[in-house]
Amino acid sequence: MTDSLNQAAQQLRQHIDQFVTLTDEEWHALEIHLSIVHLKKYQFIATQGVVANQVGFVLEGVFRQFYTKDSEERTTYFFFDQQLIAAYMSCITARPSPVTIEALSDATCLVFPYPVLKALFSQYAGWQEFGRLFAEYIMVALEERMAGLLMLSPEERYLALLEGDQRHILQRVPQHYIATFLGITPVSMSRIRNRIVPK
Amino acid sequence: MTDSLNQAAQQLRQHIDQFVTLTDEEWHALEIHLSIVHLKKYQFIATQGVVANQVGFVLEGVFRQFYTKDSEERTTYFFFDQQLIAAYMSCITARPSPVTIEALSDATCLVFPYPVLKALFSQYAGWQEFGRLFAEYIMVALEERMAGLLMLSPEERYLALLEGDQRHILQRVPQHYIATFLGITPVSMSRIRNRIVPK
DNA sequence: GCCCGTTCTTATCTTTTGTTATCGTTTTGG
DNA sequence: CCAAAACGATAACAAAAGATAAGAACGGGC
Repeated sequence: MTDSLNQAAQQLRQHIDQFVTLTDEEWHALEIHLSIVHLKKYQFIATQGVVANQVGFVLEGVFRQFYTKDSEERTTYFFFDQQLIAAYMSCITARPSPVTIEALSDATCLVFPYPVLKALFSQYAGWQEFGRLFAEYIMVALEERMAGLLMLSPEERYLALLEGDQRHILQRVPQHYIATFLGITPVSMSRIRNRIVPK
Repeated sequence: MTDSLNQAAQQLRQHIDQFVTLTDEEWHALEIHLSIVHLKKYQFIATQGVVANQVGFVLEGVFRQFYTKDSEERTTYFFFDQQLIAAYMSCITARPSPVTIEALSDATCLVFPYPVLKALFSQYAGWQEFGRLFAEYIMVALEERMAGLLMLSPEERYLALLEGDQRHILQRVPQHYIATFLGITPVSMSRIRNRIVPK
């Protein structure tokens, strides 16, 4: 195993430790399946219509996850450094992914096959617990996202983004992606920005 | 244990079997904590601002889960017979619930404390797996709900409800609750209905 | 049977967003 | 270094939704 792979693996282990403490044996069972992937800007790491079977961990770069409908794209999520990244719903259900995940910059990821993780779920108690906690983590994030879309006006959603934990998104991705993330058009978001800071 | 409690427990076990097959020992560990609760129309089974610590299973009745903001209510979910029901996000995070769950009819539920379930997660492999699969199940439902809010217009959301798996909702709950479930006002929904079936 | 609250529709008016197009500015790739 | 693409602001118009109010239909309780 190369040094850079080994170092990246340690970063992933630290990330997973935030959910659950694994034994060395449990960790090793995953570690042997890790590899590194380099992506160029605009490359996909998961594609709409294709069953996803890879889970990644972002070492460097920015990604967006989006739905496509009538050649229109709506961003559902952004991924940054030190985050797990996957079309997780497709992995779990084994159905074609409704979303595409695209690199917004040149990027590097640590990746492993989802079937490996699934096998670990039934073989190791630590991994089974990780599976629960990770799903619960995504669940909470999705519920908050849904509540925002249901409860807040477009303007309130923009303000919430300005002031929330995810403020950093604004500095790192083009605004028209953020507009579709908020469920509005880029034109409408430009108006909202103007309305908020009237010169 | 009374007959009716015992019969209800069997219904719950069948429901849980759809996720994972439990051993008799695993099942018994939960069964001893079950009890039955009767609710009148408009009673709450979880309340906004209060940390939820009960999980229920609907034996009979209809429920709605909603957020409140500025005395306006937005419905996020409906629950019917033979469904698990909980302010699950509050249980998991141990934070005050952002949602209220209200009976829309007189209702009967089987209930047990969430801390019991949490303890079972670490004591039994079968329950830990159930915890993962249940969280994944909610995750998939939430993702589909979010995608609908982000991708579809109000009219498309109404049509999707008309034609989708959840068609039965329309027959069982007042329309103004459905309107807020779709993220629109009752007036707007009435217009949409008129637009779709023009006389 | 009658009253009253709930539910739904309809009408009017206002506000917001979507659509389309144009125009600078910035970034990117050859 | 230049040409092309991407990005963001703005304007003008159309379409849709929100706010408010009034009225019809329905049901339950007395």
